[in-house]
Amino acid sequence: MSETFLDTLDEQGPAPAEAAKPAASLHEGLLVALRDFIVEGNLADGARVPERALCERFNISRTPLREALKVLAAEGLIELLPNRGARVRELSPEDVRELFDVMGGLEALAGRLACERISEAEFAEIERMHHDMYRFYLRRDMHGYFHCNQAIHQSIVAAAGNATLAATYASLAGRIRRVRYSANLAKDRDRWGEAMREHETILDALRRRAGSELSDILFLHLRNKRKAAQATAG
Amino acid sequence: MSETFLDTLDEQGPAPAEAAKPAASLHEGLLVALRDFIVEGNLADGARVPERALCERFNISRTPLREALKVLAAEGLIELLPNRGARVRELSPEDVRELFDVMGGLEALAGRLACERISEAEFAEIERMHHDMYRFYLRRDMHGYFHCNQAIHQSIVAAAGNATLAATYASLAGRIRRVRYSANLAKDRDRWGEAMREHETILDALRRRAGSELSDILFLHLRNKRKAAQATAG
DNA sequence: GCCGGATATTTTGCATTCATTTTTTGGAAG
DNA sequence: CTTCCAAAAAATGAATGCAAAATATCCGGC
Repeated sequence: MSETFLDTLDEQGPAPAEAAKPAASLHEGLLVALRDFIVEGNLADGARVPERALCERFNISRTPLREALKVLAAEGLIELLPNRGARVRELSPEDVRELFDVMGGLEALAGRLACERISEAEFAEIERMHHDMYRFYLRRDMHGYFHCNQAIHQSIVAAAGNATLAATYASLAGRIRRVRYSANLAKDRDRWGEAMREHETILDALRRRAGSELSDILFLHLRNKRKAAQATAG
Repeated sequence: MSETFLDTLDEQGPAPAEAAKPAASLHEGLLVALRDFIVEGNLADGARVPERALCERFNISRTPLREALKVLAAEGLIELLPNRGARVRELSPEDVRELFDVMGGLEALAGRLACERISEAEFAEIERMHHDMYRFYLRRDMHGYFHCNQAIHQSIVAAAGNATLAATYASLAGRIRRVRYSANLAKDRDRWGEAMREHETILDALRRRAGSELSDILFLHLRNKRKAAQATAG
């Protein structure tokens, strides 16, 4: 039974927001599907990316697949070895350090820009999420906390009103998603409390539209997140 | 009939230059060559990217060319219209605004990281370039000043010691290179003096390894650059 | 002379094919 | 049993082929 590419997409299950919009072209759709396929960990770190198998999986020929692989390589998600195919890129501790810092820089920028243009409604929404997150924190609900945390950071980036920033941020987020740092707070209760306090200051600075201050706080917040991740994972 | 790309291509002279350029792989070499070809303005803004002509120009078939086009589209240098081919992406004022701000955010990050790890020798080198630039400023040597200016900003990014940051920065710089020169100080002597003074404060903050402060200064420096560019180009 | 529609040409997107290169397999020597 | 080397098999990188879509050209009507 041959399954079509679109059927395969449907099988992916509950995917984030962008799954709802139909793919403008085959290439674009394949790119998204393949990126998700890799980011979600369907291939082991450093594993060879099997062209043949993926062609069958997505019911396409090698040409569009290889086009997508080149793009993913340019994004840094995989690496292409001449005549030796594509491999899922392994993130060294150095890579993780770099990614965290750049993410921190971009969030710092997002905070600064958000202070310039965020509306009261947008701020109220973030404030609401913050309170939700606090409740998760009090209940020691790690999963709910983490979800809220992600949503808040994402909302700050969105509030910056800069599509280029959002795209760059999303690309780096995809690269680092394979590193499971979400569970790290469980092993470090002190860090969890500290992170919660940092979020209080984030909200406060955003309320006061203190761009420069928020920029500093966000960078240091990410820096501390990195340190916690390195301490537990490294 | 509108201007033909072939005319533009013919003006370039003999093609073999790219073929002679040594490259690890055909794809990688072609990608670099094609990116330069577009960034250097060999194709008009919004112009169609002629697959067939470029294949002849670079002596390759359509397959590797199209792979390169997909990558350049992902980088934001061109845009792909379904069934209508690739076009050189035109930068709207909004795009330019976004790019300047993200560049500012990345430079702010670079300054902060540079303060953490720059060596005395690296700082001395930047200081030397700064003094060179000041001499160009005094002599009203726009070209020399601009070159030095670029080198200083590039050195700060390099001193950050973050390859991911450097790659992201380079990608955005390529996208904006077409309009970067329109931020011409020649039409705005006041801005030139202001920029020079800002560079003094940049060097001062870097000397004191004042990361947070330097971060602010660099972002605002880019923000002012953006305003100057918008004032002269808009 | 200008416009609208049908046809011819070009272009695009993808599949397939072909030449190399790499990897695996098989077996003989030590 | 291990090691080395040669042949087979598979994978990669790039060229070509082909159907569909878009663009250009031509021609009749107003």
